[in-house]
Amino acid sequence: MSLTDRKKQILKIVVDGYIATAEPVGSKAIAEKMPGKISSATIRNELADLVELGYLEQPHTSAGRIPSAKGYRLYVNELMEQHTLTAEEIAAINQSLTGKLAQVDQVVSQAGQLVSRVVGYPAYAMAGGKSAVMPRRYELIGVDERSFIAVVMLSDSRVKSQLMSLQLAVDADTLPELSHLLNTHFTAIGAEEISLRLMNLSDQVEGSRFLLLHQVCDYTCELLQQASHQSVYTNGASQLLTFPEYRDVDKAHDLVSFMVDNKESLPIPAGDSPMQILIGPENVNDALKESSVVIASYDIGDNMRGLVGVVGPTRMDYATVAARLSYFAESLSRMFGAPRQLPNKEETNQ
Amino acid sequence: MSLTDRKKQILKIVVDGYIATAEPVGSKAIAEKMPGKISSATIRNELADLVELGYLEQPHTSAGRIPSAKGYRLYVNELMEQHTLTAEEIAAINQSLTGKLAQVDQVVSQAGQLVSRVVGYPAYAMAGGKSAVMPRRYELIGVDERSFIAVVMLSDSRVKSQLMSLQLAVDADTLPELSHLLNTHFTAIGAEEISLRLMNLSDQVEGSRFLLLHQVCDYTCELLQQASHQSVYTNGASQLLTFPEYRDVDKAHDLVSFMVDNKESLPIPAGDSPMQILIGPENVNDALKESSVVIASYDIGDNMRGLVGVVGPTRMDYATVAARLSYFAESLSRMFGAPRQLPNKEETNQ
DNA sequence: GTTTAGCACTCATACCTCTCGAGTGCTAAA
DNA sequence: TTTAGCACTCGAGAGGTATGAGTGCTAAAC
Repeated sequence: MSLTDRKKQILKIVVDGYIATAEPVGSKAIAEKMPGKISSATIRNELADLVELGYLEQPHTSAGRIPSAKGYRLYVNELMEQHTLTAEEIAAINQSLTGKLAQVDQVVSQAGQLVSRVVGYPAYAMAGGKSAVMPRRYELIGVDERSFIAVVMLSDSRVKSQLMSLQLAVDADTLPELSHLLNTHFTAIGAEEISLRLMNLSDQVEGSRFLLLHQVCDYTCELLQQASHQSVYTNGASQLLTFPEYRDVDKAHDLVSFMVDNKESLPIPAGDSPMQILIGPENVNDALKESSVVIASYDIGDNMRGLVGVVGPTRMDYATVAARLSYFAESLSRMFGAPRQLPNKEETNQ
Repeated sequence: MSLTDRKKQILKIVVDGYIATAEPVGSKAIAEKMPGKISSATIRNELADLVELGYLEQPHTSAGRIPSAKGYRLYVNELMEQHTLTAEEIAAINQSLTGKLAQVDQVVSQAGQLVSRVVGYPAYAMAGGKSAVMPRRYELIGVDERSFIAVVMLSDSRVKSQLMSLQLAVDADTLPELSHLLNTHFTAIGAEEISLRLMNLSDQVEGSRFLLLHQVCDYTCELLQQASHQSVYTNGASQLLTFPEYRDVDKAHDLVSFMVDNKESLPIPAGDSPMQILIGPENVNDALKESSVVIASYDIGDNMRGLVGVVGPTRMDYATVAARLSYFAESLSRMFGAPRQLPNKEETNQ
C-alpha cells in the first residue's frame, strides 16, 4: 500500500481543513472538496490507509482525522501550495519596515516585533553567530574636570558610550594620552586578555589614571560579555492565547513562560538554509513538542546574521507564515545588503 | 449601624482569607479564626451588616463572602498588617540589585524585570517626567575617511553614539570644526529648533559638510523623540496565568495583551506619594477594572524619577507586595542618591 | 440588647444518564 | 475498485439528582 496521488490529495485536504478550523476532518467533508465525484466510503478507505501509514491520526474512533507530525511534514515538503503574497501583504510588510530600522543595534529586537505583527504569531529574534566581538577603538572625551565620556567601538561596528565620573580631577593631557594607550594595547582582544593587560599596567601607571583605565576596561568587558551572551527577544507571546489549542491555561502558561523565561532554548536553524520549519515532536525542547516553529535568517551589515522565528500550534498556517517570513527576511537582507554602507571590512585599529 | 471594631476584625479575616485562597469565606471559618469564642451565627449577623455597608459581596445566596473594592480599600488603608520583610526577602532583593544596574540607561527596564521577579507579580516600569530632554554636547570622531562616530550627550546625562558613513571623504579638519559648530549652535534646544537652525545653515555650509551635519541632526532628533515618547517596559505578564481569576483564557488574554500592546495606558501615580495602590474599579482603564495595581517611584540620578508598577488580581497580597515594592524602590533611590556621583547639576555646555 | 442553637432553605458543583449526531468500519453488491 | 447501506462508537450537550457548604431567620438564653 503506497502513497498514491489521490492519497496525497486527501492528505492535503485534511491538513488544509484542520489548519483552518482546528476540528477533525470527516470523510464527507473531504468528498465534497475532492475534484470528480468520489463517495465518502471510498474516502474512508483511503483515510484508513493514511492512518496506517502514519500520516493521519484519529482522536477517537468516531471522529474525523487530524494530521500527524509526519503528515504535516509531507504537507510542508510537497503538498502545500506556495502562498504568493498579495499586494496588500507586501505593502503591509514594506510599510512596517520603512524607516523603522535606523539603529543597527535595534534591528534584531525590532525584527522580532515586526514579524510577530506581520505574520500574526508570536515571534522571537536574535543575532546569529560569527566570530567573537572585540573592542576596536576607544575614545575618551572630557566633559568637566570630574567626568568624561568613554566611547568604545566594537569589531562589529557597534558603538557604545557611557558617561563616567572620577574621584580626582585629571588634567587636560590625560584623556588623550589614555585614549592612545587604550587604542594601542587594548584593542582586538577578549575580556580575559583585557583584565590581564590591565593588571600588568597597574604599577606602570599612576593611581588616578589607573583607576580611570580600570573604569573603561570594566565597561568594555561588560559590553563584550553582553555581546557574547546572545540575547533573545520574544514578542507577542500573548497571541498564543487566541488559539484554541491553548485554551487550556496550563498549556498556554507552559509555552508562554517558556518563551519568556527560557528564550535561550528556542531553536536556532541547523544548517544554513534560509528558512526552516520544525514540526511538533521534531523540536528538541519538550515545551515545544506540541507546537511548530518557523525560522528564517537574514544578513545584517558586517557579516552578521539575524534570526527571526515564529512559534505557533502544529496546526500553523505554514504556507502563509513561510511566505511572509521569507519575504520579510529577504527584505531585511536587501536593506542591509546594498543601501547601508558601513565600513565594509575590518580595518586595524588606531 | 456602624463599623465596630469587631466588624473590622471580621472584614480583615475575610480579606486575608480570600487573598490566600481565592474562595469565598464562610461564617464558620471566620468564627474559628476569631479570638474569643463567638458563634458562627453571630458572625453571620455581622457579615450581613458588612454586606449592607458595602464592604463585602456575596457571589450568590449560599456562598461565603468576598471583599468588595471598598472592602479592599479599607483593608489597605487601615486593616492590613505591615508586612515586615524577612531577612531572606531582604537578602533576595539586595541580591537581585547587586551589580545589575551599571548602565543608567537600562535601570528602568531592569527595574521592571527585577520587581516582577521579586514580588512575583507581573510588573511594568517607565521613566518619569521632568523637563524635556535636549542635546548638551556633541563629539564627532573620525574612524576612517568614509565614516565617523557621532556622540551625543543629552541633558539627562545619557550618552548615545552611532557610527555614520559618508558619501564623500572629508579632510582632517572638518570633524573638529563641525563638532564645534554643533556645540555652539545645536545644544540646549528641542527637535524643531534643530531642524530650523539646520535649514538656516544650508547655504552657509558647503554641501558635503552640510550632509554630515544633517545626519547628526537627524540622529539627535531621533534620540530626542525617543526620549520624549515615554517608553514603558512590561515584564512577567505570563505570571497572570497562574492566578485562578485568570483561568478564563479570554480574561487573561485581555489583560496580558493590554499589558503588552497598550503599555502606555498603564497607570502612573497621581500625587507624589512614594507608593500608591489602585484597587479594581479605581482604575480608569477598563482592562484593569478587575485587577489591582501597586505603583512606586524612585529617584534616578539627575532629578529624574523612575516608576515601577505591579499588576495582579484585586485579591493581590497587598501587604507583601507593598512592603517589597517599597523596599525595592527605596533601595534604588539610595543606590542612585549617594553612591553614584554623576555630575550633579546642569552645567551649561561647552 | 446581644448572642447562640437550631432548622429550613439556597445554590454551585459533581455526577449520572440519556439523547443526538457526526463519523466510522465493515459487508455485500455494482 | 468503488459504492451504498447499516450497525456501531464516542463526544458533546441536556436534564436530573445528590451533596454539602453556607446562608437567613426565629426563638430561646445570656
